[in-house]
Amino acid sequence: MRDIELNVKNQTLPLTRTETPQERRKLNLIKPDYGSDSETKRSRTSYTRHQTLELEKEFHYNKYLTRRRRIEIAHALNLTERQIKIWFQNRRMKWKKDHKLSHIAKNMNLANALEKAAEEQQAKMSQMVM
Amino acid sequence: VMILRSRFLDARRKRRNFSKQASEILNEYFYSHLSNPYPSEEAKEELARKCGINVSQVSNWFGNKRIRYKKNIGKAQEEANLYAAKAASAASS
DNA sequence: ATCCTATGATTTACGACGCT
DNA sequence: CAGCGTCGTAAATCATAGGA
Repeated sequence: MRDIELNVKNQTLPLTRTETPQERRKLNLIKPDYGSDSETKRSRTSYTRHQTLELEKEFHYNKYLTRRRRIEIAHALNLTERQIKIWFQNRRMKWKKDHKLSHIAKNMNLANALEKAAEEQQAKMSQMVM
Repeated sequence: VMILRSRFLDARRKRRNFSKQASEILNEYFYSHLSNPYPSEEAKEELARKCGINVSQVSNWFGNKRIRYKKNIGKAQEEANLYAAKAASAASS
């Protein structure tokens, strides 16, 4: 399986990303620069189960953070304030998406609806509880 | 623990690969817009409808396709390109 | 069944733009 | 201007589908 949490490594990597490819592509219609590979590699950390669980609990409590609360959580979980802020932003987007799905699911049959709705959250929760 | 584990594993993703036709449609769009493979929201809705999947899945597909295409260049991508070119010309004529 | 790669989905992290 | 919000995306990673 996967989950032996050994990935507490680099959590506060600044990593100057120097890129603007996305908007340049969209607005100026330049090519997607495939293959040119002129980018600095940016890594993506993976949060521990503990971090995710705590963030998830906090999110359940309230969807938006006060500055004060953000600082507390950042210290408690050893993450930066920026990471906490972004985590909540991403989480809200996910919540919105899930919410949309379950609404659509109402027009489908009940079994599928329940399955869809429960899928992600249950998986998450039981994963973290273990 | 094993019981819980297997249970949540089951509940998790029951992904199915998209149909051959759906992949065909998506690839055709991708390769015929190689210079800017970023479908608009409307285009995504259209593709989703034609493929029988939802818009999020179309977004996922393009996100995966762009990054995976980029990570290749020169492999089967070129033949996929040929297929796309002919598919595009066939569609227009 | 075993192994391995292809593929769809999810998770971090930004940049662009919005609003106050 | 500061600063946090959403939106769309890149890139890495996850989990499994599927084929040899």
